[in-house]
Amino acid sequence: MDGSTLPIARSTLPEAAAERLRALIIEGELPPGAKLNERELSEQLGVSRTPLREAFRMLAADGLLVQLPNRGAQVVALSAADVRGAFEVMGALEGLAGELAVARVTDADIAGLNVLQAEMEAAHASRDLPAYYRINRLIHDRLNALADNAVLEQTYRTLNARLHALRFRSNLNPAKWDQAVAEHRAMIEALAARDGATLRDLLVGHLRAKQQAVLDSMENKDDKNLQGGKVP
Amino acid sequence: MDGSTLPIARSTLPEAAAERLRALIIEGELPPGAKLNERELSEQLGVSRTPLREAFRMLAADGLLVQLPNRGAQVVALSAADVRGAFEVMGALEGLAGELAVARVTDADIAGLNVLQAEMEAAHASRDLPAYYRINRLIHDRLNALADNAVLEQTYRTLNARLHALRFRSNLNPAKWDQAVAEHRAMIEALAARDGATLRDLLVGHLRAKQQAVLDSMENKDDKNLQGGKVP
DNA sequence: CTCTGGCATATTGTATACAAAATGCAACAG
DNA sequence: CTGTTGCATTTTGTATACAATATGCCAGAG
Repeated sequence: MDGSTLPIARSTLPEAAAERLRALIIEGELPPGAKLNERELSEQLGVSRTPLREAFRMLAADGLLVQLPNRGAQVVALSAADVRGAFEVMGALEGLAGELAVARVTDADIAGLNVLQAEMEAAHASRDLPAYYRINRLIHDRLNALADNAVLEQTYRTLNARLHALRFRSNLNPAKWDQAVAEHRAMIEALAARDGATLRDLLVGHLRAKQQAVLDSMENKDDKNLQGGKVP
Repeated sequence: MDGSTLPIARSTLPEAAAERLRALIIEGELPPGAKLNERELSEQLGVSRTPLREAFRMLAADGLLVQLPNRGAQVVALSAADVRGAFEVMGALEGLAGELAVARVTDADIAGLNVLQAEMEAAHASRDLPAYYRINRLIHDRLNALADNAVLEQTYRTLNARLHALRFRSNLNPAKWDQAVAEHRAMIEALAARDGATLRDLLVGHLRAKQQAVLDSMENKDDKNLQGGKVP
């Protein structure tokens, strides 16, 4: 069900093209709303239109593209309501991951998480934002892995990609940052105490804060990141 | 984001083929594990291989097919772990839908739901199982609609399709049926009381019961529905 | 008898050619 | 000047042809 089966995963052209396009979208090279010309793109990627169109179907299923019959594909432009909805679902998924993780976590896992937490606090202390993001992601990934649920993992990853396409370097002010780090510490404590309900509440709240930050940054900045970039 | 845009939705061949295949899978015409021969299928459906392959990509993204490079597509065969995981996620999604619905539900909505609940109890009293399933689905759909979250709706529908592919007419014994109807009544009461936490717990519990029923039926019956049907 | 190597066949992967639809522009009517 | 109609061009949709890979069988060695 996870798709990554034994056969070494030799990549086929549609998959490779989809991966490349995914990166272009997330990096903002292909901005929201951009129309994707099949011939042009296929020449740029060095593949024919056939595998490219299969890649389009995959990305459309992931919610990164929208396909209109006879009118081609374009990068999705998320509305504020879409962002709100996506974060709500992410919150529910992370909350579930927390509950499931509690049931399976070992002391060794907790030790490992504590190491990561220490690294995160170090990154926080030295104001190393990239490192913070990296470790933050590691922690959440590890929680999801503990949940041991392939469907959850897959759903989570897909949604995450969609939100990353927003490229929210949401201006993380010092107060919010402090709070986020503190919340992470509380999470690991709840996990160590095998307190699923508390962990779930923490994760949902954590997501809610991130959601608010992103929505705020959407409000403030001009809509360039969301609707713009028709790419003339 | 919902895909159903204004342009009347003229269907294109890949979409039509995907819809047809989806039906064939859910009806069990294409059993789990069945290998899908492109040429053969394209002749049966009356389309060429190109749109058919796009349909494959869509269904694979929905988790109904598995595609192995150079070795074609086959209908997914869910393991017990997959089913467990899918139900866990469904529970979290329904729980979220409940919480969101509480925030938006109107008295008129509740009145409508009470009508459905009455119909459901009537179907239950007269042991009309098809009607029960139909009304059951209507109630859950309406709850999801109240949540007003396109991402949630889309995620829910996809997962639901995957589980329906199991074709679980899970032997609903009288005791379980009684309990399910009672749970439904409690749900609507919680919704009327705007008690999100209770509604969520009820929905999660409801799903957990269904999960157990399906897992039990998987245990008992031979694996025909899950692994079988290589289609010689 | 079993295992290995290689060939014939079948099946999937990709490119290209053709068909159908949409888009943009220009000419014309009002 | 504005709006509309029709045509040329572009773009997407589909089918088909060709290439690459996998599959299955048979022969022969051990």
